[in-house]
Amino acid sequence: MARGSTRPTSRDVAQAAGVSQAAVSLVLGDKWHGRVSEATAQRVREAARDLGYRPNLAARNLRLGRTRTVLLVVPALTTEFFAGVYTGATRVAAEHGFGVVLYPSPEGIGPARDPFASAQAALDGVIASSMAADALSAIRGEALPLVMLDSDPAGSLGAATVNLDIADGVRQIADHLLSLGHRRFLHLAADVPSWTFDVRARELAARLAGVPGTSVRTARSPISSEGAVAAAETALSEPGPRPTAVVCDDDLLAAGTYKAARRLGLRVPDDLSVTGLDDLALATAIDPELTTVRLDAELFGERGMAALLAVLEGREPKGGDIPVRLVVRGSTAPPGAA
Amino acid sequence: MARGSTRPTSRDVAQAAGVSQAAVSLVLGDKWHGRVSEATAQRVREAARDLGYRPNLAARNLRLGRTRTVLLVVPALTTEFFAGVYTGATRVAAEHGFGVVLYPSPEGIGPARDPFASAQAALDGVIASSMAADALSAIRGEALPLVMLDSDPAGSLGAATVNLDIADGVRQIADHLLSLGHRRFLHLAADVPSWTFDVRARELAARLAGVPGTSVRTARSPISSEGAVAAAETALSEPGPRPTAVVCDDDLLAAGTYKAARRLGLRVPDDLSVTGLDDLALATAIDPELTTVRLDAELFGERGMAALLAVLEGREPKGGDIPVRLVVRGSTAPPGAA
DNA sequence: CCGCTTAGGTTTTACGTATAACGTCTGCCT
DNA sequence: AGGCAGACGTTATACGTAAAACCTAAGCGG
Repeated sequence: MARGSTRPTSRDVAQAAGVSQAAVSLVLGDKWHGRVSEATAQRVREAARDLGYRPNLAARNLRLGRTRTVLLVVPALTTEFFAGVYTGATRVAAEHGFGVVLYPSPEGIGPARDPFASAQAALDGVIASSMAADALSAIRGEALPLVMLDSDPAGSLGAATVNLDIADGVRQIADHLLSLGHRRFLHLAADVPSWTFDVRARELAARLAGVPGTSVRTARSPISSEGAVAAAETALSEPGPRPTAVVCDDDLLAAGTYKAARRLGLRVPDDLSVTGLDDLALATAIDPELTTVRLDAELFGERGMAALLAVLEGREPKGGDIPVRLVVRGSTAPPGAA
Repeated sequence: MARGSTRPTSRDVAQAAGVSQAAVSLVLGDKWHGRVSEATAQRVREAARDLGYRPNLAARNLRLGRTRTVLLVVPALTTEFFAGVYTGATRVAAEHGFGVVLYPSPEGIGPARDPFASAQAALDGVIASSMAADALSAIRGEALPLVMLDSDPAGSLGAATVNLDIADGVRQIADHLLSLGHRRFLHLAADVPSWTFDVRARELAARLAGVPGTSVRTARSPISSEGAVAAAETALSEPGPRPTAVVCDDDLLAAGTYKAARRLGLRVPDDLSVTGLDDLALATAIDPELTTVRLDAELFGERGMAALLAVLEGREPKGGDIPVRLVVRGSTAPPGAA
């Protein structure tokens, strides 16, 4: 009191407790055992509480040369999936006394050349979702510890990678549809250059290549429900025998496919089976509920953060892809079930 | 070069350019006009570029006593809506050289008593979405400039508020349904104590109170599609004349209501009109597309950040609620249209 | 009684930056 | 000639913290 406006510093606490600033730092930093008496420590803690003392983080960060803050670079936040990744990453970070700053990469903020200009915070490390090579090298130029999510392990310039086992998810989808009897497929692919989508195309092709009598057409769509409607409607209207199953790169595209099917008078799943990938809330909101692959976004974020913490502590990050699981719902059925 | 691992400081730049550290700070801080010659400034800039100099944010923050970082407290990130708010807030912040740190409030991270422990960054201000009073007072205790989103102006302890004109949105919904001829309503309300939901209930009741022959039942549901299914199914199965229109507190609840209607053999909109609130991507993904009120989440975030910047600069934040707009789609029709 | 250890602190320093305060030199006016 | 005003810098300092280095007195073994 009598101090008024400005926040109390450790020196104020020291004065109030009748000790030196160093003693305050020791006590509050829990490094006082054997260096300060229990009674004095108690006085310091009380003074700190009474004054409402909060350490100045800028000063601490400067002194320590680290910030316990990491940057999470995501393609765009406007998706349930990355919200989950963020939530998971934050949970693990908090357990280790770290904070997470978000940087929505490409569209959000202007040209977005520089994540580090926008993130005012000083950083200890970076977690980046599958991103373009130039943006990646910009980050590497910063010489910060880096973990890549959902990225080509071979193309990550030596950074640690944490991936979902998307390839296995696509295999599960393919096997499910094949076992239902489908042979003519449409692959509704995301029109985004990204390793995570390349994997889908590659694995689907590889799986079907082993089965005689199968065929797969590919249509490309921007990642939005509206874009998918147009792409799917066009692709399903092409001459020749119509595909009986549409494998979509994610749930949003699947929702668009539903709408295209309605416009063409096709019923899901009787005339057309549809699969997604993500298992968003959307998947159970549409009718029929969507057969899709459940990606555990939060676990993904947790594992990513755990890997970064490992790198920061000089440990070896835990390897292995994160398993995914096919969820069969009402949007898939044998062809011509009607 | 020859320096090796550690990042270059302004002193290194100074040495490379043959000037004092102060000169470097002046030039790079763009405060050199009339104090440093153009030629010297050029040398400094080149040296900085060659060394790949980046100012140490922690040191700058300490020196300046501010961080150009603000905290955005949201109820939970796992929603498209708050992702939009964040995007808008970040856009405006970036224009003013500010960064935004996110704090997902209640469930995400343990008990989450203390936003400021988790957000490692030192902060200049806070934007908080409608939140409980105790959490609010914890923030106020921090004595940081504060802007509240979607909160009771009277109960915000004097903090500036920025609100969507939800009341007007509810009026538009009510008028739309009344003009279609509906008289028996079900209000599917979010089971969350929050001013923003109170407004919905109050305004709906007020609107219908003026029209003779109307009745409204209320059912409560957690904010999730699954929870809404159960709540809506129960409410629609109650004895007595069935409501012809369901007014839902948000789009997620509306999606649940669709599903409940299907289970009960009711068709939307022929047997039952349904309205939402938010206009999420979901609204156009479900069939029929949802009549709802479009909330411009990004604009909301922009206005919130603009208000906080105003407070930080000692200006008066711009007042006035943000207008919302009814979007009529296929989920509403006159009662008994079948 | 000397010297060593230990408890219980204090003094000092460094982190990297921004800026106030202080110099110097040249040119120019009166 | 004296002085004064730029132009062009430099020197010094402070921000608040953590921790290394230092100090002092008491206890104690030999």
